[in-house]
This record gives sequence, C-alpha cells and structure tokens, in this order.
Amino acid sequence: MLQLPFIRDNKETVLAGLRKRHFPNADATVEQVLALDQQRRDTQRELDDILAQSNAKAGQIGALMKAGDKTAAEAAKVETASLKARSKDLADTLRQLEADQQSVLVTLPNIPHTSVPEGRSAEDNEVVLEHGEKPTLHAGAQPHWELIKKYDIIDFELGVKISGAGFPVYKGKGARIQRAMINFFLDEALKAGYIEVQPPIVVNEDSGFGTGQLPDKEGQMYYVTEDKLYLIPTAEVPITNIYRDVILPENQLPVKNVGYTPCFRREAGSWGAHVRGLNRLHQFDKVEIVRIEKPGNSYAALEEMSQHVQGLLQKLELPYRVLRLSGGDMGFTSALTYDMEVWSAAQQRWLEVSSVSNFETYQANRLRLRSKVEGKMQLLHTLNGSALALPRILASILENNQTSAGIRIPSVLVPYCGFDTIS
RNA sequence: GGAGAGAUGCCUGAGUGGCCGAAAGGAACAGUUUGCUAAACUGUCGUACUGGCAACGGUACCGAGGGUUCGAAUCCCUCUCUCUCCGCCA
Repeated sequence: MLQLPFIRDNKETVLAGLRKRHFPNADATVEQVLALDQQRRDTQRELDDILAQSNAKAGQIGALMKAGDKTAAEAAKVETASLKARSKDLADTLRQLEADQQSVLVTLPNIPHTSVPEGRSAEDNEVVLEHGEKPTLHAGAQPHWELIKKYDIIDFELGVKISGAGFPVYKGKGARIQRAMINFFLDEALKAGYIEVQPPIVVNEDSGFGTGQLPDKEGQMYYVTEDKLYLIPTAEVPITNIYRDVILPENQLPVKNVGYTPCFRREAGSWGAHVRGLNRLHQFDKVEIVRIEKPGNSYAALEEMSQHVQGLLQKLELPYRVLRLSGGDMGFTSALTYDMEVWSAAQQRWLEVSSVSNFETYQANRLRLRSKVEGKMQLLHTLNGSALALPRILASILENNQTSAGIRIPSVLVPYCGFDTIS
C-alpha cells in the first residue's frame, strides 16, 4: 500500500507510475484519495478539539467533586452533553472516512521503479540477458509430458483420481529428484547466508493482506471456509508475515530467510494452451528467499538475489534468460521484478521459474514493518524471489537433457538424488 | 472438545473510577568515572494520527470491538488469543 504522505507530496510521481502500469482512472483515483485525506484530517482536527474540551471539562468536574461543590459539578455535567453528542458524530464520520480512504488506497498498485520498461504486457518485457546454449535434441525427442510417462516418474491421472487436475503424483525417481532439488536449493541459500524457516502453509486474512494477495487476488487462493484460512500461493506470504507488526532493531538488518513450502494456486481461468504437463499446476514445490532491507540497500539486495538465482540455474546447466518486467506485466505490489526463464527444448519455449521482486515499502506499509534507522522510525523494504520453483525446472531438465539412452541428471544434483540417469 | 486462570510499554511486573501514557526493576542506548573489562553514577528510553517553519502542542492507544460514566487500564457485555488441568491425538 502506498503511503499517504508520499501521495500527498509526490502526486506527479504517483500519477506517472500509475500510467506506466496502465492503471485505469489514475487521475480520478488519486484525486479521490487526496480529497478523502483532506476531509479525514479536517474531521480529525475537529474531533481532537472537541475531545480536548471534554477532557478539560471532566478534569474540572473532578476538581469540583473533590472540593465538595456538588451544585457546580452537576451544572458542568450538563455542559458536556453537547460535546459528547458532537464527538460521537465526528468519531463516526472519521471512521467512515478512514474506511473509504483505505478501500481506495488498497486498489492502488505499487509505483514502478524508474528502470521499469514502459509497456502493456509480457510482450514489452525487456530481455536483460540470455545465458547458455540451447541444446539440439536428437531425432524423436519428446516433450516432458511424454517423457514422464515413458519413464513412469510422474502420474497425472493418479493425481486426478486423488485430488483433481493439476495435482500430480511424483513416483520413484520423479519423487527423489524433487526432494533432491529442494535440498540443493536450500543448501545453496544457506551458503549464501539465508536462515532457513519452515512456516505454516495456511494463513489468515491479515497475512494475506499484509503481503498484498488480499484483496487483490482473492480468487487465486484456495480458502478453507470452516477456519477462514488460505492455502499459501507462495512462501512469501507466511515468511514475510513473520515480520508483520515488528519493529526490527537496526543491527538485525538485513533479514535473510529461506523456506521450502508447497504452493497452491487455483489458477482460475488460466487453463488453455501451453499448460500441459508441468507447465502449470495447482500444487507445486518452491524454495523461496525473502529479505528485509534498509531502504538504501534494497536494490543492491535485489541484484544479489538475481545473481543467486542465476547461479542456481548455471549450476543446473540450464539455458536461461532474465527479463525485466514491464509496467503492465508487473505484479500489483512490486516496484521492480526480474523474471528468470529456462529454455524448454522440446516445447521450444521459455518457462518462468523465478520471479525476484523489490516491493520497497509497499508491503512494509501494510505489515507495519519498521525500524528506527538513524534515530528515525521508517518503513523497511521487503523483497523476495523464487530460488527456485520446481516443476518447470524439472520439465526443462527432462527435455533438455534427454538422450536416446535416458535423461541425464545435472551433476550438481547427483549427490542429492543418488542417481545420474533416468532410464 | 470440557473446566479454570489470564492478556499492561523491549522484558518482568504494579496499578479496582479522576493525581495513569501508565510505578518499580531489568534490558538497551548516551555520558561521567576508569589502565582494559566490570561495577557505580547521571540521563534517554512506546506507537500512530494531527497542528506548527520551529520551539512546542492536541488526540488516541494498557489483547480486539461495543457499553456504562462528566470521566475507564480500572466497571459491564461480546470476541480473539495464551496458560493450567482433563479428554482426544500425529
């Protein structure tokens, strides 16, 4: 959520940012927020004034009672009645104005960083770099959904029986390579100084709001109505919410956490072409890195996280590219996002396997995550990135590393899974 | 799930209607003293909104939300959570 004083003082910056995102009705919305803010402040001022008068009267009455002057006290009580009625009205008005203001404020996305490319969609994303050689496959090479059947390592039909489409069952070497990747990713993060956490994988409404999934992405999460809990779409939600309502001592910064969790996404309305096999699932595994940084350091941290993710892809020997998302394609809460995509040789397309973002103070404002930096209380910056999401990595390994003899496991994973070939 | 107890500032903990934004101790921070460390002493030590160039003010907050009252941390109601005991259980 954008900070109100920031909108007040930087209206043009905010408007320019919203335009970059192609946010509809930017001008009207900002005007509305500012008008509500003015009303709110006027009301609060008036209310505070009335309350100050009431407090003074109450003090006087107390003094009179103590002095035993009942008559004067009773007379003073009568005078408080109108103040009381007025303050009640004003308090109601204030509450309403705050609620109205909040409801508009939550519809405003984050302001994009200056380096974010102009654009409406994924077409306009900037390719920052491409790394590695796209492999040439042997004749008869197959897409991963054929390979998993051929080697019997993932069973979609079985998942349908147990749960539904998009909930695959990993079997044998399929299950073992998943476990291997999780451990590999976690170990690499530990080496990079991240502290491992195991958060809950269902969260309450406050948590969903804190990181910005609610109210924006309500329909994308599975919801347990009986207990009012959401299945997490990413570990970002529970891990970042560890720091909700927290004032971190400056010497504890930066915070670097890593966690492995399953992730659940309803993906309502997004099924169609290009979603075969592992390309899009309702449940998948992901290792996530989360950082909390002082404002001045967050972009350096973002680059470091990008390098970390790229390091993983290099070690896995997968051709990849890095995109800087355009204003129109970026997530609601992000100020700058890099997407990492691996090459899927049989599908002949890039698959997103990581998204690394700096949210600046957008989440911190909702989370009330602050620190006293140089004596001044201020919102911190939150960042996170997938390091990495498993299914598409697996898809890419299967497709890129297939030979007529079987699938070669990247050497870095061999110690983790205990085999070097799927055949 | 049943019964009981409780929720106060970074922590412990006092506070049962006005003198309480809140005692006291601890921690932390700054300074004095000191060969270093420690100790001792002194000071600082909540957050949010809001007015003001500032100095300095106003308001709110003692789990959350309502209520009683001129006045609520303190009384009443509802909810949430925590702890103890019992039950169930990976």
